[in-house]
Amino acid sequence: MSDMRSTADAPRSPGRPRSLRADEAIIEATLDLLAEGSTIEALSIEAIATRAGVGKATIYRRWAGKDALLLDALRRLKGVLPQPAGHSIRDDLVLLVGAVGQNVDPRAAKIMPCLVPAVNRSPDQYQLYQNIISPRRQLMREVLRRGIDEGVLRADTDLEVTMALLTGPMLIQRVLQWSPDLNEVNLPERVVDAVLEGIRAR
Amino acid sequence: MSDMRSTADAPRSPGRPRSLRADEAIIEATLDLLAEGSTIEALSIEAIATRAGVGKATIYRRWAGKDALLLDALRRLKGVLPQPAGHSIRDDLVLLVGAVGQNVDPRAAKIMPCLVPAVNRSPDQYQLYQNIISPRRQLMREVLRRGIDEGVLRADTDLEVTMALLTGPMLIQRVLQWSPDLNEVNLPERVVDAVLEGIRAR
DNA sequence: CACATACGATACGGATCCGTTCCGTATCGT
DNA sequence: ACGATACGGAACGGATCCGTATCGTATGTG
Repeated sequence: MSDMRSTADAPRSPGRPRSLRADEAIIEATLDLLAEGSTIEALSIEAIATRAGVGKATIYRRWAGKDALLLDALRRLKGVLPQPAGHSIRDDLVLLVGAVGQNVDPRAAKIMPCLVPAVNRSPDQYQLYQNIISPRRQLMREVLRRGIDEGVLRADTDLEVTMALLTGPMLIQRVLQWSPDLNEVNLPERVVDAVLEGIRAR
Repeated sequence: MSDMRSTADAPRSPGRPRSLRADEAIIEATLDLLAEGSTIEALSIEAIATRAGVGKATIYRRWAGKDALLLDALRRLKGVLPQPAGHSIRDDLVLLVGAVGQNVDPRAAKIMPCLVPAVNRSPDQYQLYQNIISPRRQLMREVLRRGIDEGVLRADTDLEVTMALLTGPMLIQRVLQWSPDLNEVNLPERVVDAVLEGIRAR
C-alpha cells in the first residue's frame, strides 16, 4: 500500500537517513489543508510541500503521488474506539451514537465531507472508509446483541437496520447539517430514546 | 441570481436571438458530466462546452462563471414532490422515505455525493440545498402531524428528530453506501416500521 | 439590402499544478 | 576524510484550465 519505508527496519543504510520530522510535517500539512476546506482534488502537492516547509522532491521520495499520500494521511484519522461501559444498553448506545463521525482528531469532522465524493469513486478510498467504520459498527452490533440477550431489546430486532437508524441521523447532521433545527449536542440521546421506544401510540 | 435573460420577455432585440438549443445543451452537458462522476471543481467550462457542442464564448455570454452555471443547472434537479395518498400514515411515510435522494432525474442520485463538500463551503449552495429539501421536509412533517392528530402517533413525538430518524438511514445508504449489508429496496419499509414500533422489548 | 447580434471555432496570455532534475548543503556509516 | 543519501529550494517542460478576443458564418429586424 504505502511507499513509506523510511522508518521501517533497515539495518543498513549507506547515506543520510530520512527525516522523521519531514514525514510528520507532510502528513500534518495534508490533514490541515483538508480540514481547512480543501477538497481532495483541489489539494496540490505544491501546497502541501509549502505548508510542511518541505521540498516537493522530499514528498515524491516517499510517496508515488497524491493518492498514496492521501491514503496514508487518512489512516491517521482512524482514532480510538469508544469504550462502552457495559452497564446500561441505552447509555452505551448514546455513547456510540455520539461518537459517530467523531474522533480524537478534531479535524476529522471537517475532513469527512470532503471525502464523500472520493469514497464513491475510488475503491481504495471506499475500502479505507469501510476499514475505519466497520470496527465501530461491530461495537454497536455487540451492544445491540447484548441488549437482546438481556431481554432489553426485542429478539426479532434487525441489527443492520437498527444500526443505520442510530447512525444515519447523526451522520447527516454532522456531515450535511441536514436540518438547522436539530441540536447536535442532545441528538444522540434523543435518537437512542426514539429508536428504543418507537413513535406509535399505545 | 442567474444571468439568463435569453428567453425572457424582450420585445425588441436587434440582432440574432440566442439559441434555446444552446441553453438546453449547456445545462444538460453540465448535469451529464456531474453524473458521470466529475466533482464540482474538476468540472471545467471547456469540457462542458465540448460536450455541449458549443463554443466557450456561448457559455460566457450567458453565465458569469462556473458557479452561476452550476447553480442554474442544479436547480433543474429539484424534481417534483411525491404525493402521499393520505390513507395510511405508515404507507405515506414509506413513500416519503423511499423518495429521499430520489428525483425524476436519475442523474440526481449520482450527483448528490459530489455536492456534499460544496454544500459545506458555499452559502449559495447550502441555500440551494435547503431550498430543495425543505418542501420535502415540510411534507413529511405534515404527515407526522396528521399521525398525531389521528392518534396513530404519540402526541409528544419530536417531529424534527423523527424526520432525521426516517431520512438519515436512507441518505447515508444512498449517498455513502454506508453498509454493504443493507438492501436499498426494502429499506424504507424497514426503517418506517422500526421507527414506528421501536426496538425495546415489551 | 443593411445592420445587429449570436453562433462554433480557434487562439491567446496568464495562472496553476504535475513530476523531474539539478543545485549547494546537511547528516549518516565506514 | 569519504561516499552515499537526504535535505530545502529553485527551475524546468508539459499539461490543463481560465476568461477574453477575434475569426468567418448564420439568423434575426427594419
